[in-house]
Amino acid sequence: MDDGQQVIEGTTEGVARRLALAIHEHRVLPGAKLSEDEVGEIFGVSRTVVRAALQQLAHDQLVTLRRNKGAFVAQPSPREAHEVFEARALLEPRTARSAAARATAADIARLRAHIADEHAALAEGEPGRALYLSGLFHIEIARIADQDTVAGFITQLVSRTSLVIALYWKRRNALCESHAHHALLAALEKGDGDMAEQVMKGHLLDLLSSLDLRASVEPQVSLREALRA
Amino acid sequence: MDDGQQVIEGTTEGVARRLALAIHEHRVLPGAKLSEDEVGEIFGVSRTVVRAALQQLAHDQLVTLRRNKGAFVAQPSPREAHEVFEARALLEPRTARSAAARATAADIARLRAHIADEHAALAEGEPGRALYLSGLFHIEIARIADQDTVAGFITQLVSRTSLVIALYWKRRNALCESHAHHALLAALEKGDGDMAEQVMKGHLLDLLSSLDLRASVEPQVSLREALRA
DNA sequence: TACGATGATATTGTATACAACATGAATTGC
DNA sequence: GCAATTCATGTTGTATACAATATCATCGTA
Repeated sequence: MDDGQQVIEGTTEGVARRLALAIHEHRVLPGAKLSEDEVGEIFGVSRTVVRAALQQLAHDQLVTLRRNKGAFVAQPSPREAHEVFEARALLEPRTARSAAARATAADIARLRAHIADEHAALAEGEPGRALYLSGLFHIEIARIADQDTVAGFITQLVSRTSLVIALYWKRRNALCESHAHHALLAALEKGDGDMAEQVMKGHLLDLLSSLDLRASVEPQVSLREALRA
Repeated sequence: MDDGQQVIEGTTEGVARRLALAIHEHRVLPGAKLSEDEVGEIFGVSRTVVRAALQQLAHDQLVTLRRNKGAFVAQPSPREAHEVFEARALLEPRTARSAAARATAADIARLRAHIADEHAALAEGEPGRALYLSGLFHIEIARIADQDTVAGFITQLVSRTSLVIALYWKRRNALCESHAHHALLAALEKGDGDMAEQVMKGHLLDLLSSLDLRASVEPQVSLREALRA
């Protein structure tokens, strides 16, 4: 009756998911080495499953595999950062338009809950988690648009955006919660496709303009500490 | 001095590449079982590397992994087939426009060579290879547009399109080589972005309309035979 | 002291061994 | 004869062992 959709911990998917979450929440930063032995010991699995998880993340360009060197959290170049936003600009405005035409009351409720969670995380001093939830908001919109393929692409792009923000975020202090998500919610609730498309377009441009594309790589605390969650 | 970009055969990438090529050229058809032992024996590598290659292909949705059952060449549903074309319609016309603004003489020459190869393959009775080259044409345009991220997405979509064609192609006899690629080449050579975008849009619609989305799965010849190349 | 060579250590790349599961055939009971 | 169960076989899931490569410290020499 439970559809068996639950994820078994301790398997490849589980490790990949936990690593990805840690990266999304900026607990492990771009450039960090992900040693197979170390990760395996932390999660209590063998190198075999760790390797599979790392290859999966590498395919999403969250980590970079260097032959005979190992896996590292990816460090998108300024150019790659630009490309990510150009791809998002290509996909997300039109997707938001579709979502506006399809959103049900349940969808709106779920989006509202996302925004609430995001605020709560910020209030509790967990900016990493807030950022992660902010990304989920975009993915949820793609899901509402009922286009799994495009939603998959957007998921990848949101992930990489998290890396870009870790590297190039300019004004760290404030404005993390723009009003854009509220505006998107309003557009979707009204079923206003034009508005949804425009708001999304502007939102992405705002995000891009809040970056400073001169690299700033930071040091890294211990992996074991970061992967506790 | 050679940049080390060459691909070592007998490694994960090599196996993945050869399997992908066989799928693209319709030598192995949707639904075919890809047994780890069998593939490993054919390519002379252990299950370890075969598994890695299969996971890579699974991430591109060229194969489907069923837990404890194994890997099978993916069989996109009619709905997934639609989604692939919708995603392509979202990405490729605008990408073609960008390509038109950037194409150099060398780019044009390369595209022309692609078309020639495609014709040659058709003339030599290798429709599978012609189809593969036809896909490369689209990927090459994305590459000219100088957007690696989007080009990666398009590569995935072209791959899946090959599966869709294997399953749902209506008129098998003729028209494989439409004039669309010539028209695209002309638009790019003139640097006419509007025309490139329009032609690409129409080309994709033509492709979609040439499908019959009532499934027709066919049997499969021996793997060993198909993977000789 | 600076530079290069050499060897020890550690990590990844690959193959293999064992365990868990699925599949299908043979057998037994009705 | 038919159905259900059991067991034999084969395939995948995971862990481990070994080989190849990179890294880094030590030593020697100019």
